Amino acid sequence: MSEQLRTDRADRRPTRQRTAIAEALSGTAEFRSAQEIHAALARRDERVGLATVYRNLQAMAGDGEVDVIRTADGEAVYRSCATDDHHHHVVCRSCGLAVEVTGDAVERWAEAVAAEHGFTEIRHTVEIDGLCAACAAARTR
Amino acid sequence: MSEQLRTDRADRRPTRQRTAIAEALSGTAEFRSAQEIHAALARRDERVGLATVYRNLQAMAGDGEVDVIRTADGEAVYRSCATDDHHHHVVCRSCGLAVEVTGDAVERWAEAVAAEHGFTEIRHTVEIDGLCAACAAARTR
DNA sequence: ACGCAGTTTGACAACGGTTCTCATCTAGGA
DNA sequence: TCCTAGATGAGAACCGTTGTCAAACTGCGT
Repeated sequence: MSEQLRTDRADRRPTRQRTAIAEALSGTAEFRSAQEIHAALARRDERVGLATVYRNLQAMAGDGEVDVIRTADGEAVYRSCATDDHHHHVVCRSCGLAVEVTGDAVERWAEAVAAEHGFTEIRHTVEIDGLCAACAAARTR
Repeated sequence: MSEQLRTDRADRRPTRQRTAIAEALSGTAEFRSAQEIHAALARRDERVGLATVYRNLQAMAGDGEVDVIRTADGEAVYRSCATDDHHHHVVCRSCGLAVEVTGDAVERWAEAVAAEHGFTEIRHTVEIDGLCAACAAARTR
């Protein structure tokens, strides 16, 4: 009846395509869009259908293997997240420079504030953007 | 956040459409998509083109009159933000229930962590989602 | 009030990312 | 090896958003 949110992947086969996608992601610590991954695989002669890339990325996201965030223009970008600790980014609105930051404080706050309202299975998205020092300087008039 | 908040935009004309859009937004404290606003206006016999809704929403967002966030499926949603204090939402993944929460702690953390890396003109987006008590209960059986 | 010039609007086409369809293929157990 | 449920791929469909451009409108000077 309720088969939502399964954490096991017993029902997912290790196919060539799936492996290629997982590797493409684990190869970098940056966020990459489905289209970028598809292009990267093609460049590497790994012929994988675009739909397959989307499907697997979504499946992996559902299983918590990868993080997903949305860029400012609505494109979904994925990043392998099993490797390192949970962290966030501070992104420069002007040049795109991204700095990783950890935030135990936020994690705890999110948990606390959600629990306070009876919510469970909390997840959160924290995006910080601003102007990096260089861009701010270039912009001064 | 030391940005001059102009109430008048010298370079933007107050048209019937623009006013209608602004009112549609200020009428609620919730986030609404461009399409929803367009539909709401139509229902109210305010004939405004969809493209116009998008254009104005973007212009208002650019001027800092409204906040924009992306829903999980990539749709842009807008909320009037001049009226009340800055706050965030805890949303139920299952039923969509949204609870408003304030978070001075996060605001300060965002400022601090960003400044630490030389960033200025900080903005942040914090989205928390989970399962509300009701949905969690419904799911356990 | 009138006319002009620059904005803004609206209907619709175009676009781009994502999802769906379905015939075909494949992994893995019998 | 054979079978079968799950996986794939090519392309169409989908849908939110953006671009196009002639027509309508606004602010401003006259």
